[in-house]
Amino acid sequence: MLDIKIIRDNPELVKKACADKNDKADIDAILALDTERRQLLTETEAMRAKQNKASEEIAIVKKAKGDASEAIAAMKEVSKQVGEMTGKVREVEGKLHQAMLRVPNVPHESVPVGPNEEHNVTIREWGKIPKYDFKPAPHWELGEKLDILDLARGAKISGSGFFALKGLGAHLERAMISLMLDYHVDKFGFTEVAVPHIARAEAMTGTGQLPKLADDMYRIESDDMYLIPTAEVPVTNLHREETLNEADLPLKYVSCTPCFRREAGAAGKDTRGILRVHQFNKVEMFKIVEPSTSYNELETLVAQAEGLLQLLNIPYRVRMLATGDLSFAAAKCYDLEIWAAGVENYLEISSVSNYGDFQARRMNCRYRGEDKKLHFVHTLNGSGLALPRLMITILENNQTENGEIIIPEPLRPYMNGLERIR
RNA sequence: GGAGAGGUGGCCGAGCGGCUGAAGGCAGCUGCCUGCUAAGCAGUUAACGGGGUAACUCGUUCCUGGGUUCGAAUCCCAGCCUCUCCGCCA
Repeated sequence: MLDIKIIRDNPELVKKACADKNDKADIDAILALDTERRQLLTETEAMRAKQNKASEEIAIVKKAKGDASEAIAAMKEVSKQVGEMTGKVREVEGKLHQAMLRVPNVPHESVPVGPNEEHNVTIREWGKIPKYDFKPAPHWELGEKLDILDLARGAKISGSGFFALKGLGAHLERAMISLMLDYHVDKFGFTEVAVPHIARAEAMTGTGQLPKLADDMYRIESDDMYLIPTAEVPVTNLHREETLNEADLPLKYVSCTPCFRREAGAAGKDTRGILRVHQFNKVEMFKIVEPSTSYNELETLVAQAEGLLQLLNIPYRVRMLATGDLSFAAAKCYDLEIWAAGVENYLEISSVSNYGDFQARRMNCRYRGEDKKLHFVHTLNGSGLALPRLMITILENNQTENGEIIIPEPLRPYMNGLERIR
């Protein structure tokens, strides 16, 4: 959520941000509601002040055992008016709040302006795209042949977009998860957390999934809960409604959770194999930081994700998202895209974002600064990394002509030293 | 799932429906004073919102949301959470 004062004082900036993000939030409506709210509030509070005064006087008279029935009768009418006014104020405040929740974050000034992903900018590239003297197979062929990936039976259980891993396939995923968690914890001092996978509406609102992205999530109707679309939701919300100490910042967490996504708007896109699925595991990195450091922290977080790709020798490129491709809550975001030899394409495997104080404001997460005052924190998160696309790349890039998979060196200790899947 | 208890400021904790935004204690800050291991004394310390250049002022907030009342931390209803006992269970 943005500070209403920014909208009030600088509406053109916010309008431009909405336009750049292809967002239709009605800023003029918000300004009108804000003005209306303040007018009503001034009026109501004056009435309230009168009422409080009168109440005190009644109390004094009563205490002296006097007769206050006349004053009480008079106050009855005032009380009714205050009630009516308060109702109006609440109504306007409610509308304003709902409208505010739908205003996207303002992109950072360093973000390229452009309506879609074609305007994303490649910042750097790493590694060489591998060459083969045979035609590399896509992962769904490799996986089925080695009997480590079962798409048909996944679909039998839950429909298309669900898959099962089997035998060394399941083991390989577990190895990747362990490798990544150890990497973040041992090398970067992140704290591993295991969190709920089902969350309430408040939590979803805190990170910005609700109200705008409701259709992208699975909802459990009987309990009015949502399956998390990313670990970002439960992990960020760990500190919802909390006041932190500046000395404790930055907080750094890493968590592996399943992610559930309806992919409602993505029908027909990337349908083969496990390119785009409704449920997948993801290791997510997360930081709560002091505001002045957040853009530096974003760079180090990207580098941290890149380190994993380098460790696994996966060619990749870093893309800075243009405003039109930036998510609702993000101020700045880098995508990591990896080369997959079988599908012959770059795949998004990580999104690393700085949210500024946008989520902190929604969650009411603040810290007490050295100036003794309360300030909103900044939040960041990034995938480190998403499992299915990592699996795709590892299968496709490390295949041999006869369809075997050479397991990357760093994963072997997690697979009892196994060198090949055959 | 059944029965009961409870949710008050950074923390602990009191609070007959009417100067209680909230006693008291701890912690913090500011003075004063003092030299036996840091004590004593005094003062002070909430957040959010509205108005004002400002001093300041008004309002809201005692888990959340409704209700009763001239007036609610205090009474009633619903929800959320915590604890105890019973049941069920990986």
